[in-house]
Amino acid sequence: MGRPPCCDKVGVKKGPWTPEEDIMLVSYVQEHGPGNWRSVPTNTGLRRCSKSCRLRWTNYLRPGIKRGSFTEDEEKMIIQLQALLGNKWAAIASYLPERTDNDIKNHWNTHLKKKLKKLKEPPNGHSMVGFSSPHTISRGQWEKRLQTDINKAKQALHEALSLEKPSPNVPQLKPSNGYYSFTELKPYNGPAYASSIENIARLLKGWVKNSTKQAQENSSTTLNDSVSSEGTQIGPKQCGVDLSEAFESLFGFESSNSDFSQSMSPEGSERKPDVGNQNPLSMLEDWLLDEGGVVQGKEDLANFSFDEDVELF
DNA sequence: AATACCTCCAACCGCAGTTTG
DNA sequence: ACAAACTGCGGTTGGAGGTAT
Repeated sequence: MGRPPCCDKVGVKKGPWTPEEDIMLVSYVQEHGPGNWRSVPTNTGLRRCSKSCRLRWTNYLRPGIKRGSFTEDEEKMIIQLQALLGNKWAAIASYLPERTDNDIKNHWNTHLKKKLKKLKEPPNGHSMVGFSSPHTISRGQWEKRLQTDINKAKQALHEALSLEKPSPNVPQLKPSNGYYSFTELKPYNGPAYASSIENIARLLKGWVKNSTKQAQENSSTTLNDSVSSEGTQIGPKQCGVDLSEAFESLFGFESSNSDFSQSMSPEGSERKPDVGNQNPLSMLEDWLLDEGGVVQGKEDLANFSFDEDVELF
């Protein structure tokens, strides 16, 4: 027979999360780390299904989430990646580690899709020159772009792997307890989810509900400030062009959905113990060294930029 | 001031692949 | 081997807040 249900279907609460529930969830994750969601409702007393707990954590309470409006560079990156990957929001989110796939998806659906539609169909009826998407560029161009992206990723990986000395831009993978705090890009030490605490602080502000507009502005500002003050906020130059830095996100934090991060996070390694036998980095290194694409990648890199989309903004 | 309409986003739903008893 | 739960993902929805009329 199968396994027992993770939580009772009867009496499971739905709808918006209350601050009390958030605190319960964060407290639990502080103690046990993310993962093993099926045990969360039982152990916390939350009347939520495990799925809802996981979603709440990954989309809202998880450390390092940046909220607020998207920067132009983030938007450019999303547009590029969407053109490259399609609606693979989780994959796109892995390039924008401070944004959740849900956020990116929402932003795409509410802003970028309209923006692109508008630009594709200008009043004069001519399609925009210079806009590139799989639908508007030739197949040859498209394939070249795809190859360029792969090469860039390989190049970035090669650079990261060949660094003996820790680069200030490359996070170190030495967790003391198995968890990483992306926000700080250093090993996550102990149960102090710094950014979660700030998320909770923000929640509590809302909870205390002097819910004036002023309070909301302050709280969101506080969060954004706190993120940037930790030094890892993806700034315009960081996230826009340099995929090598974007690649850091694949290795230096516990992304919500990245395949890489899943295999490297405690959660992922729990579920895929085989990875532990072969260093995932060495696997990637093998792949990297398998093709001599790095040099070519550098050439292409020089020819590749988001500049051609600059007209979008 | 009242109402309608619009925007945004948190959360839900359903599916597919994976894991587990 | 199989069935059922778990997990992750993408699509969609509903309600709160904002804006226009």
